[in-house]
Amino acid sequence: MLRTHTCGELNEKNLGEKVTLCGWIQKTRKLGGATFIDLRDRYGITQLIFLGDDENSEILGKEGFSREMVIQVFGIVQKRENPNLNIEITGSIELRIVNLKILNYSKTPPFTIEDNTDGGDELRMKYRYLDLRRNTVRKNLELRHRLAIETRNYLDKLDFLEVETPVLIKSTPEGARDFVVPSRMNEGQFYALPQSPQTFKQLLMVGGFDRYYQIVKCFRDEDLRADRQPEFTQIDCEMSFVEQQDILDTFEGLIRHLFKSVKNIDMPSVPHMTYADAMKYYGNDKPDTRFEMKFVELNDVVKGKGFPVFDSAEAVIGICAKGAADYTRKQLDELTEFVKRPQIGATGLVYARVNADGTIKSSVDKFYNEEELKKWAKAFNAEAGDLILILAGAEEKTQKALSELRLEMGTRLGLRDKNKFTALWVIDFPLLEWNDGDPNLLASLAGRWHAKHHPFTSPKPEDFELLKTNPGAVRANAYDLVINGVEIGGGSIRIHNKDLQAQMFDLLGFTKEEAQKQFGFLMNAFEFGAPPHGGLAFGFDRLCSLFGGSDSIRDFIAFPKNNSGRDVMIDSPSEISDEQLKELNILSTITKK
RNA sequence: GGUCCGGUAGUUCAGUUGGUUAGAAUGCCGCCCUGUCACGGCGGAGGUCGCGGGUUCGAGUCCCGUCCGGACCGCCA
Repeated sequence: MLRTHTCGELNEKNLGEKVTLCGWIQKTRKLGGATFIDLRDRYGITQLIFLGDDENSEILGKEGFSREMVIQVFGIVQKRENPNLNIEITGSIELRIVNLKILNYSKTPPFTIEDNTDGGDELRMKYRYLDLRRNTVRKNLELRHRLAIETRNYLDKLDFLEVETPVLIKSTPEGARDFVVPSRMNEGQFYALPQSPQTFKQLLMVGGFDRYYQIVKCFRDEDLRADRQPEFTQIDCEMSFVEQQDILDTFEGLIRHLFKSVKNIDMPSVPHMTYADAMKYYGNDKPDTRFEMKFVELNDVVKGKGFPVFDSAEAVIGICAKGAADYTRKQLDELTEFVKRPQIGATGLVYARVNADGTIKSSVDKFYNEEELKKWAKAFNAEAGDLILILAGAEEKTQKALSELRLEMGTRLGLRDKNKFTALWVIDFPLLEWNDGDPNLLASLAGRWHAKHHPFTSPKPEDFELLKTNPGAVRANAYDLVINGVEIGGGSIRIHNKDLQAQMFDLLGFTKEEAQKQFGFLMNAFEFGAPPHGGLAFGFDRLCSLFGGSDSIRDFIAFPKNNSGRDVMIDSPSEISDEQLKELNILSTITKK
């Protein structure tokens, strides 16, 4: 070992000891005769002092100490004349340098290695190995490690087995785009990287591994977001001989264990809400329930009074922002602009203030008298000081826009505290969604059903009959765990019956031959005693960012990709040589185009 | 595929209506300083204003294109 201690452990108990430390030079402060050096490693900072009055002083004095130089230092622990109370553990001691060895030199780093670095995102990503030296990034990865360990602890105690599933698998048309890998030995054929280990974990259930989990990389070739990376990590879980409630209970337990063990938070039991209610009250299948501000439907209250916007709208819905009646004209204009942005797409915003004296002032007083407005206030249970905000239009679009407005108001009113955690199970998702000919989708997908969750999701038994008559109304045994408006996990009870699975594929537009070709292995397996099973997967990166109080998962991934899916540090993806292409039998395919 | 924001010193940014030699902070280099810890003092170096084209007597500033970065919509079973 090149060191006897780390930079984060020496204190007054070690006074007088001869020790050896290794680390990076964080900063030097030269005061003529005395030079102070902050030596940093993963564990902390220890101050070194070089006085230049012993035998090695002449040699040491000649050497310049530059930032990020790696040194091994031999010295004696002594008490500081002026302790630094900001530094935990090592703040009251320093190391009097007796000798020192330079292990490596460093160029001046392009940004400061400090908690509040002066480096921008782009630079920090290019020099990620320097960024990783910063406390903030290190703490995020330590949090990630802690969450992984506690996940394994919890699941191991419940007899879950971690089993690895393959990374080179088969491309399937359902779901996200696949990353594909050419096969050299099988000309013209490709593997795909898994979007999730879905079918394999189901086959593990058929194989009798009745409790499986895996902390596993998954890959989706779709556009990135702050909370979406092309390769990401899931806590993937599956259980046999269970019903939906068993799975909710088991993994609610996991989440509560993680909050307790990692953040010392006692999370209350997680309420359930149907998908239908989530849409009705929040316009969103992943509502942020840290605050109320539920939707109120106003069709019966506002229609037929001569206001054409409301009269012609399919849906008139609103929210009541508590205590926001003092919003100025300027603030209300901002909100109007906010909902009119193309991404949100509302055409306007109607508001009504409930004044302190009980009178109500609205933006549509021309159409609604005081008596009518009182009915509005009643519908919202609005009190003096509240602000009512109303959108109108096509139902789905208006729900979506109002959902955005609700979140915006939540933010503006300080109701979305990063240190408060509110979890929710959203249950009873619809089984299917109808693609109504969206031109951006592949022609083959337009105008037909596709699975809302995935094609292995079991319909609710009581809705079986509707599969033939009204597929859109069929509810699935599918559920999402939502915390603070973030979809943290989701899963379902799976189909374990070959005929039902075949019926699903038929509904999704697969011919018998296509279904057999793509998923024959799974349906064949179902014929050999597949147990009833179900499971779910948590987005591990999102869980980390939620625990860490950040909106971006990039801060919790050691080497993340940028907005365009590039790793700017290693500069990937990159072109490959013609020789490689030829060997993979894909050169001809490319040159043809 | 689309919308919006940004790109000026190593770094983070300012730069007015288009007008003299493009500034600040920090970092870096040199000198001074024995109790600093955001050390301090004095001095210095450091710029293809992302790239290409256009308008103009004159462009960091205006226009067009393009590249790069970020946020979002679509997409993400």
